[in-house]
Amino acid sequence: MIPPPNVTGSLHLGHALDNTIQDVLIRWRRMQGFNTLWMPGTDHAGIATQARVEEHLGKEGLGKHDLGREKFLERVWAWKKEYGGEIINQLKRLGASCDWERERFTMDEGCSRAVREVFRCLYEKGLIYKGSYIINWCPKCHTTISDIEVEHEDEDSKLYYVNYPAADGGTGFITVATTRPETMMGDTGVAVHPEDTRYSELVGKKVILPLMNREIPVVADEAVDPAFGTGAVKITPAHDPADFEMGLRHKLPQLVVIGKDGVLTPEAGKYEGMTREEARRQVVQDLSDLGLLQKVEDYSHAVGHCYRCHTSIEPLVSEQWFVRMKPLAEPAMQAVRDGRIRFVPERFTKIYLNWLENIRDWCISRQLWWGHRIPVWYCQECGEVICTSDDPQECTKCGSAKLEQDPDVLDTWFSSALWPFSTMGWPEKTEELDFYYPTSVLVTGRDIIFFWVARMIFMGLEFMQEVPFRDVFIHGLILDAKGRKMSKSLRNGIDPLEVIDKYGADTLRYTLLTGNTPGNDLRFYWEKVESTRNFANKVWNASRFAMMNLEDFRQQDAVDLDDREQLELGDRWILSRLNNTVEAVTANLDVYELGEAARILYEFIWNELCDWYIELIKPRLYEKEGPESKLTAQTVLHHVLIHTMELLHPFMPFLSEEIWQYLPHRGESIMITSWPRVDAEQVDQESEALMEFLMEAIHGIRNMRGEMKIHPGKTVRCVAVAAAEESKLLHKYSSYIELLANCELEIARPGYPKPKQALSAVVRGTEIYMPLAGLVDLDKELARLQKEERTIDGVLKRVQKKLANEQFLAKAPPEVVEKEREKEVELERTKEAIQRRLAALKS
RNA sequence: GGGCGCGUAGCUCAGUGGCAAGAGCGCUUGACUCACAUUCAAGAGGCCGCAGGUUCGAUACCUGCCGCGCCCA
Repeated sequence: MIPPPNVTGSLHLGHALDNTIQDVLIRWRRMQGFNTLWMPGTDHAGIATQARVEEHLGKEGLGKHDLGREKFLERVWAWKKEYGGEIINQLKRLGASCDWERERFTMDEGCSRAVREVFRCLYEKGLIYKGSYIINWCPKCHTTISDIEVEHEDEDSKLYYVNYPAADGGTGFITVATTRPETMMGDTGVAVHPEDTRYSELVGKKVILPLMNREIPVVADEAVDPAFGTGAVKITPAHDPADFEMGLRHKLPQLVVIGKDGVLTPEAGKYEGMTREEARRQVVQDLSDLGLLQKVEDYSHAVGHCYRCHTSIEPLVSEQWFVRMKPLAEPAMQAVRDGRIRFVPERFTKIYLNWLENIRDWCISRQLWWGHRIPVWYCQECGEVICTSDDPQECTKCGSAKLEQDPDVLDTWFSSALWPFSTMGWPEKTEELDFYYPTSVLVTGRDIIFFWVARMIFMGLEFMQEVPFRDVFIHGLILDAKGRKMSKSLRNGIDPLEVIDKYGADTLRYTLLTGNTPGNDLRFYWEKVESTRNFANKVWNASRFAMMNLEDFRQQDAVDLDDREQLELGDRWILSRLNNTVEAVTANLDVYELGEAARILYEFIWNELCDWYIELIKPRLYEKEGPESKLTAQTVLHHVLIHTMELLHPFMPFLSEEIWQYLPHRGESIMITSWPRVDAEQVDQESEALMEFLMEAIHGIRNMRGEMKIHPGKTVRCVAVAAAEESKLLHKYSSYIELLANCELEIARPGYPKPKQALSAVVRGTEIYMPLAGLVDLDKELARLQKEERTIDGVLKRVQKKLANEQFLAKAPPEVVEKEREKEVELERTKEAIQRRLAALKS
């Protein structure tokens, strides 16, 4: 399932990452032969969409009330129709291989039906209730929002110390500390900690609420922090969550002094009509005039803001619908605890459980028009409350037809929570549900665990009696180059479409995956995009080379790769490396290490296939070594490239398909070809070791060339002085060295008169000389070799120290000890050779 | 205050109970070599945050500390 993006939104990099990951997984599994389903869709995003349309109407000078509810909703639907498909098209451009004909929308008929059904069931079970509680009100969006939609941010503010005189008429008073003096007209008590001896005498007595001249009680409550301010706080049950709870405990009245428009109510007396800010200024002024303001301190504290519009939210008491969370949370925790659901990476388990353990009831009603309307009707005659999944025609109690539906709509996340089964036809028992539920994996950002993941889990368990998915793969967020979250206000966002236009979707996908580890955030750099573009370009060029040289190649003429005798060392080596890559890429995908899989593939393609194998077979392809050798090289090149494209396909679907189609192939599309499997016959340690030796020799010669700044086009003469075994190998494969180091290699046995005017390199005991009469700076050469000796000697000493340690010999695994022994021999041979050379130079 | 993550090359990041610790970008040198200059070849650059502990062996595991970031209250 796709995490449904906001229908009016446009694709951002977070979506791009999320959907790239899903697409890699789904393409990979599809190639492995699994029956895959990737359900796409969009979310109606109540607040956001409604705000967008209102804004749009505003330009015509209209407000939503000018249109009325029905007309307004028509406009929203029209808007949705016009712009709603945009994000889906953008996903297609990214290469997302969803089952597009199954596209769903949280407000389409099926999903809506599921929403009503779920609401009714929960209502009947008593898990949904209506009640008057403190909620988070956004004065700008004009709706409630749930607890998790409130973002807390530290703000510099003031702490006001206000004297509340004793009600006995004497001169006594109690000083309370508050950050919100503008709510004091709603105070219905003062609280102190029960064990706070400073105030024990006052508990049970009354004080006068200044400005309002109302008597309010002093109560003792555990929730008061004696260290905060004076240890005494005012209680404003209607405007603070903690005070609300305290108010209930002490049966204090709730006085609403700030209305839903963020303006003070008649309850606030003379402050009626002021905004919160105006009221604060005026109250402080008045208290000061009365001599009741003892002091003001600077203070920093967390203030809640609306996640959408960033307005500071107003806690207020209001009648709303809630979901009772405790009974739902328990099974949702259990499913994760006993492993029926697994978080990847594992650490997110704790975050999830922690949240559910401290869960509070979920406020689901929203004062909006756009959304799923609450399926509850009130009889205007007898007051009966009717909850059904179909529109009722008459009151179930008195039969009256005068019914009115609840005006509010549901939190958007209520419908998103049903996504895993509502999209597959629930409450009908459909084949899809039967086959695909529970789904295998959910991929989403770590910022959405509470909003969505947790809610899908408890809804799935409640209504399907089974978890909605087995694995939850959590990824991090995309940050800008400076490590900041991308946001509209910072204007540091990057449009993925821009990246796709400039560099292609494959490049964007690969950029988002590489260097990223599960659960960690990722910084976005244009430089990184460019380097990935270079990689894509490299893949294309290598393939172009292959296509040019495979023009006369027919698959039916291919040599049998199982016939090892036909293959050259280079062929056996690249086949072995390919198999190694198949194994590693698959293993990493298996554990959701997509970044690591992509990196391994990158290195194989660039550093092994391009840098070595293709270079190695050029003469063969140009028929310098006969038609059979050419055909073998073609067969291997074709085999390796086509399987490499298959490995690359989940990551770079467009490029890999294009290349695959150009190459001789079997089948319709790379997308439905099968994922490469390891062929154990082709894994060849011996050939790999041998190639490594030759590569080191080539490296040594190239190094000397570089040292002397010899033009790459110039062929140089080299002499290798080797013992019997190496000598045999060098004779056999000197062409490799000559080709790739552009040299003429003479192979000599020990005792060969070593030239003094020469550079030299030592490769596993074999000495390679590059005679350069008159060109060699002996001092420089001496210094170079001495440096080499020092490094070798340093490593050798470490190895020897290890081998001298009896504990090591006794306790380390035998193969580790053996490896160290081999290393010691190798290093000693090399060291001796360097020393011989040094002595010769010095003499 | 609680929880989590991160500190590895100049920068951004991989990585592993046994390596001669890696990549990309950047830097230095050389080359327009017939797939690719979006390239090729060579090179410089690291007390793997600090201090203890476990271990034959720690950059990796454990504990504490310091610095940075995120989430929750």
